[in-house]
Amino acid sequence: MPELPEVETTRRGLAPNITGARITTLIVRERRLRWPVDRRLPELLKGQRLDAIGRRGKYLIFEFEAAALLIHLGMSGHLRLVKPSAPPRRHDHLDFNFDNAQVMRFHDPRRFGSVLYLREQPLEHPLLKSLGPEPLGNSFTGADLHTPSRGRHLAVKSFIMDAHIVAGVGNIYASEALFLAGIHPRRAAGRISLDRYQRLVTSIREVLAAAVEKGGTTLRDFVNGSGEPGYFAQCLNVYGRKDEACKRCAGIIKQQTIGQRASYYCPRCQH
DNA sequence: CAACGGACCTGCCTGC
DNA sequence: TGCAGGCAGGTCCGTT
Repeated sequence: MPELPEVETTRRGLAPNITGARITTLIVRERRLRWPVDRRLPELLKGQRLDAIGRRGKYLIFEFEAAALLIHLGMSGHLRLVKPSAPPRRHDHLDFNFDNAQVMRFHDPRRFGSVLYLREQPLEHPLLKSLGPEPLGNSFTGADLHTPSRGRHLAVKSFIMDAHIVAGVGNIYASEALFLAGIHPRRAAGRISLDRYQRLVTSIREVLAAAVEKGGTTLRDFVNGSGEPGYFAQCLNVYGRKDEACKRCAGIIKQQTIGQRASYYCPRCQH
């Protein structure tokens, strides 16, 4: 479900409702996520005030007064505010109860998500420290892709989906950005000029920013922290459009598997 | 080091 | 209707 725009949409939906509030109780119904949830999480967080919600790539960083919580939604996770009286349903693994009567619920059927308690500075944590530049940050440039790509033979689509190269470009938006930049997803990363990488960086930023603007892409049942769906799906040029007409040239959109992920492109527009 | 496949899970859709 | 098979928005880790 969630790529960077969906994570950012979630962050924006939650922040105004729970920032500044304190945890009263934390309920953990299922500890078996990607990494086991710390047994002592309820006591560790009890009474702590939430100062801010940040984001790095697809990770949400909940900054409490004396610690931080790192949450990743994996493939099927979501965080939503629910009514205190709402009974938990299947796969509702954690409830964060705040002293302003808000309840943030973590739901994740596939359990690829994670909820990690951090004692150190969040950005020093190995999972965050090794991330590449933030695609929507001001300092992300063509050189950030061009330089580390030299000598690399893997497909450019797999390359830009590597979070250590650039943080948070997932399967949907990788296909979309490559379409906008006119680059074939299978092209070897090391055989793309700086000029074209600059164009690609612009396309990545454009597609992510537009998707954030529309509240993310709702493919199945994505909704933000307040329960509203996203509207970017109607803006997709290639993702999920196999055998349909290219919106630019009217050619036929192709689907291919690249790096074990479904990839979509227009063979006439992308080289 | 780079590239690749496997691993972790459940839900949903398709086709027989 | 039932069931097997394939696929899904992520990413870490082990093996070549």
